[in-house]
Amino acid sequence: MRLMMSTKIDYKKALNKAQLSAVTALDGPILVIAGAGSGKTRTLVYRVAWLVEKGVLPREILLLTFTRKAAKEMLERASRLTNKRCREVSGGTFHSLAQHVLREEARRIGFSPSFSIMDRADMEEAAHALITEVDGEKRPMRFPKSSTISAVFSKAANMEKSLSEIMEIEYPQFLPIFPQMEHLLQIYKEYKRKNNLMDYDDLILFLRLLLKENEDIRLTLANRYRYIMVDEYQDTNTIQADIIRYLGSSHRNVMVVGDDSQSIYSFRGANFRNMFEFPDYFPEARIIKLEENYRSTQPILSMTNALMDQATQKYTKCLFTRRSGNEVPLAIDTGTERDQAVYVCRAIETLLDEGWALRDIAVLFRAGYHSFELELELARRAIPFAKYGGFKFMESAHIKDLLAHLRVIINKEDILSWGRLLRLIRNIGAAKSQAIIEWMKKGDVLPARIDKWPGSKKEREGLVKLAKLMGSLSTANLRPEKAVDLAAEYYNPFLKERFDDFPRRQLELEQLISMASRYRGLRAFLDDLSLEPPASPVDVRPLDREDYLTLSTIHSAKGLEWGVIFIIWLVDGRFPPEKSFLNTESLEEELRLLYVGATRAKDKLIMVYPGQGVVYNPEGWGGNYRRGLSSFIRALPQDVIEHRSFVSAHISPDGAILRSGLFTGSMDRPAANLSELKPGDRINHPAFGAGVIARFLSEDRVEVIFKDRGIKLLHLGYTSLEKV
DNA sequence: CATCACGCTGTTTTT
DNA sequence: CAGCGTGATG
Repeated sequence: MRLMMSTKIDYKKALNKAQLSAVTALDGPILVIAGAGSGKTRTLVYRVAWLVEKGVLPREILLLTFTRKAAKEMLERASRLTNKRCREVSGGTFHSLAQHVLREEARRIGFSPSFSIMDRADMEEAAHALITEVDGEKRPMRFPKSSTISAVFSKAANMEKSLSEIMEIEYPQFLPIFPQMEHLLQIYKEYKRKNNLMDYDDLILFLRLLLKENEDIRLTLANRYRYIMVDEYQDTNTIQADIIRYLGSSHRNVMVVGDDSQSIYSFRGANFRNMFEFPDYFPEARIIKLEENYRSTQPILSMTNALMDQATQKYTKCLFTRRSGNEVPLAIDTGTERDQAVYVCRAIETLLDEGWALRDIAVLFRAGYHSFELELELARRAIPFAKYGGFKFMESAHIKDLLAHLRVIINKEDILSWGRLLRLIRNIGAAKSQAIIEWMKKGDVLPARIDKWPGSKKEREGLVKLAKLMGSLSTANLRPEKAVDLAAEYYNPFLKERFDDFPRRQLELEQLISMASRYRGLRAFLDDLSLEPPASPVDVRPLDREDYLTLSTIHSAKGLEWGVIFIIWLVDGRFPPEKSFLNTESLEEELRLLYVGATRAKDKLIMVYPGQGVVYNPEGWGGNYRRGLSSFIRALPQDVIEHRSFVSAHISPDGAILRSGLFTGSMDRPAANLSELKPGDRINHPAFGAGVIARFLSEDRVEVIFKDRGIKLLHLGYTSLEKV
């Protein structure tokens, strides 16, 4: 017989005073202002455990988090703490909640419950296709890129502002075509409705609409979820705040947790002031502050506190810790991006010598492509790593291609997917695919009968195969695993034709099959894929080792921690200074971003930035010209940070060496492979990247030839020159 | 439909 | 520079 044992938790021992009061408060609204590393997750986990021990049914608790992975991990922890039933807690993102509710109630807003969810790429594709339908044959200027268009639309939706407001403030360059943009937005909305499609923004907008207009839905949900908890509340926007208000309006058992300093999603309408408006909706709310930090050493916290002092819109919270430590965070000026990569690699090798493991170390950055140079250097030195953030697995072309075949089975009206899969076939492009779709719609042709298309013989050739696939996919109760397998078999020839790197992509399709095997229905599988990026690092090269370094965007690293954090800080210097996006307007958010990155560190924090950059073409656009411009790193007080420089060499356009061989700190190692090179060897010049012809002359002289201008540079001091 | 030459433009982060 | 859109050609 199995013993039903619920562990007695000693809450008083496990939690500090502030945490305890948040955990044990039973009814009523609570606002928890929790600094980085102050045990925010711990508090939520213990609260779930507490509620369950008090007899609240797990499924009556709703835990809204920023990613579904975060929810899952928290519930797992709560289960281990007290009782396995904590796994039954309803947890997820606002978008996944919205999706669930809308699958039940879509008819009330004129959608069919089988609507498809559009991701960013779908949105762009739709916008692109609809441009041709916009009024006026002679447009005053060319249209913005479809990625820009969807960004404008999404921003307007998330910030709840009119298109004109958004365009006036953020995209004034496109104001001449404002009427056309507005028309396009209108067509886009009609298009979604007609084709039973919802984008991410629609999901939460429609959920709010349902709640606003239907008292019965409000009541049903309030009954279903009697205790509501929201994590990362500083990153919610007004739409999400409204949803919370509706969900909690009757029972008022709402606990929101957040940190204003960590608000880094303003681009999608998040506003940290949301947190301070919570008491406006719930006037009886208790406010609890968590200020003791359990993660970082004091020197790291002193730096992050100083960092937030620079923010003009700061709040009163000040973090302290009992973890002492004498290592002051380092700020390393490496001159160039190339040296930045070399520095980080050498520093990591030194750390490994000192006994750190790769799994204790992470390198964080603002944008996915900022780590490209570093990735090359890591690969050269055979340091294994996994990368998170940036480009999405789900957004890669081959995955979308394959899934399109499954989507049309679920939602026959999903003309985006129809277009996508038809265009794969030879001799069918944009025009013909639309014609085929029209024909199918008019004659109500079943997917499996698509081979009856009255076109040329050539076209039908491809369609016959497609019809066969559609026939087998339409089999009732086909398991998702089998469906992906069938589609992959059909898609394989296209894959090989379209992509040079098809072996890697083939592997990823196999991963998709195994992901599908965890689902019983195709619908559930597809919904989950749209709303929950795969948890494993599928978008990186396969790892053959357990121990590896983490590379991550700061956005994807939220809520995580490592012993040692490197932050590489780049500003894309290709743009003239007035267009550089590190301007005063965005400085506030950049500060918060650095704060989030820095507070992930437990023991060591190293910020690395290429201070001067390599300027070889000061006028016009330069190829590999990037500049670190971290005025706020330089402006930090002397005692909270230690500045060093790590610079191999600086050269002027005429080839003169300005500075060289200035190595500081203990990370230095002797030059590696110079002896392997003979004078005259063609090499990849490390400062200018691949594609620039360079010739090795001697140990301290390298000749660089630029294709157009024929400028030659002499160079000295680099340690890894590669023969080509 | 597929391909090529030419001209223009240039902000990242995620559900 | 590079990636994209546009318009012209096979």
